[in-house]
Amino acid sequence: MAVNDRTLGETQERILDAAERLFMEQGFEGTSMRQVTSEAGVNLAAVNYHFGSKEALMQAVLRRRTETLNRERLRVLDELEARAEGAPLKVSQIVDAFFGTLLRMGSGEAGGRTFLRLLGRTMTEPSSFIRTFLAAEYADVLERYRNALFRALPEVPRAEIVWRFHFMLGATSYAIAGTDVLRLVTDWQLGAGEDAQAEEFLLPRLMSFLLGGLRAPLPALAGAGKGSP
Amino acid sequence: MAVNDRTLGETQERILDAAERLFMEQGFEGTSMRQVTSEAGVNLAAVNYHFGSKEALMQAVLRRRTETLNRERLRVLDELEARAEGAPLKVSQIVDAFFGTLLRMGSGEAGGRTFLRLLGRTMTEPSSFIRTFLAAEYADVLERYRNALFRALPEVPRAEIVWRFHFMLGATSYAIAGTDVLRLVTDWQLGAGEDAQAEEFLLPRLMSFLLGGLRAPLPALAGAGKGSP
DNA sequence: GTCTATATCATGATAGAC
DNA sequence: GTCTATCATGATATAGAC
Repeated sequence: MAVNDRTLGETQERILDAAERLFMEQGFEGTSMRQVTSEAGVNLAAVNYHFGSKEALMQAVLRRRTETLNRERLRVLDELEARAEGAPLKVSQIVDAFFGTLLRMGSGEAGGRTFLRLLGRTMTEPSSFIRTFLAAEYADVLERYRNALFRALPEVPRAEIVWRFHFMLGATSYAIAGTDVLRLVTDWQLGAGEDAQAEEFLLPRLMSFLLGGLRAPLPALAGAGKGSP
Repeated sequence: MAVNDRTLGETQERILDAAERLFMEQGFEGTSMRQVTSEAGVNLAAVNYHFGSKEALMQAVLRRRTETLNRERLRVLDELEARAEGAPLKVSQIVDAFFGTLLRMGSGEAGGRTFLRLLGRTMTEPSSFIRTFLAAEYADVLERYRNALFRALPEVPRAEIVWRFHFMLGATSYAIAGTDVLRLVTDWQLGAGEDAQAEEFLLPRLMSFLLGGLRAPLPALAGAGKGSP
């Protein structure tokens, strides 16, 4: 039968693709199972059958891509460290391995751009189960990259590095979310014909910005007892 | 009567306060009118009576604070420019006037922290009516600050300044949203007893990062014909 | 495994008494 | 202005036929 002419798991993939796009466009709470199944061309009951619940569907949507992404991030870091033979890495290498690998997903695999937008928006999703899930998915990778930065910047207090990692994450999330208010304001052209989320335009600019922020002079903190003599 | 013993507009304010908190915690789509009215201690019908709809309520919540915020931003910029007597401002002055004024809201008026978090999360809300509304609310202020930055950085291509404004907005939004995944990962302490959203800890660090990013060397763009001789 | 049909409940909004 | 009662709709989830 034509309707049943699907390979094993194709229904799941159709659901995941539809959910990824809809969750990105409308958010988790703003998307109904009816929309997902109708967009995927499958029956309403299919989501609960294959994934169990709407929350579990969201987790499956995120996991499908973050597993690949974070595996690649670890692989690149492994490779860099192997080549450095024990010497600390350059910060630019580390930042590119973490954020560059992320952005290059957008121009790589099919649906990568949709996922990047979803991820950017998901970072500030209120639903706590989503952020808890993401934190668990990211734990290993963040630990490794944090330590690489600690080694690359031994003169910077570790707490300051964590703060700046946090800021880099924010700038990047917002950039890939594609929700920027600036573009809605008349006349704020980024450049002739440039797509603000296309990796080729975004990546070099974001990298400069992130590295500039990461290497900025430390703030003069009122009452902090860490001043140099 | 005790129940009716309210000044004019108090019901509206109670609704706005409750909605601000709930929209922040659960998002727009994730919050029901029943939750809002129950939290505010008013009748279910009160929202529609006073504001017209759920969407209009969200706009009222945002407008109440952004009007004050943006008026203050314009006032500070006016003052800086008056004192500069025609000379370009320093970038650090401009960045502090825009982002510092925002962050100081968090430790100023009551409910300021809640609003900051809401605003940070709202920047990546999928609902387009929210972002369209915000863009309109911000149009004047953004125009003024953009031009101030153009004057302060005449040697930097204007498109690059817009890109970096965009990145600064992202880093700041994420920082005030208070949804950071890093804190959910074991052992990522920012510093002893530091609250990542408290203005006193966040502001100096964010300012250093933003200024470092804004002043970073320009990216080497493949094929861009703007190279210096 | 996939479908139809439906159970059960929550939602935004409104009408009309007071 | 505030209340109760209610509408129409759409939500997630499940039971059971095929």
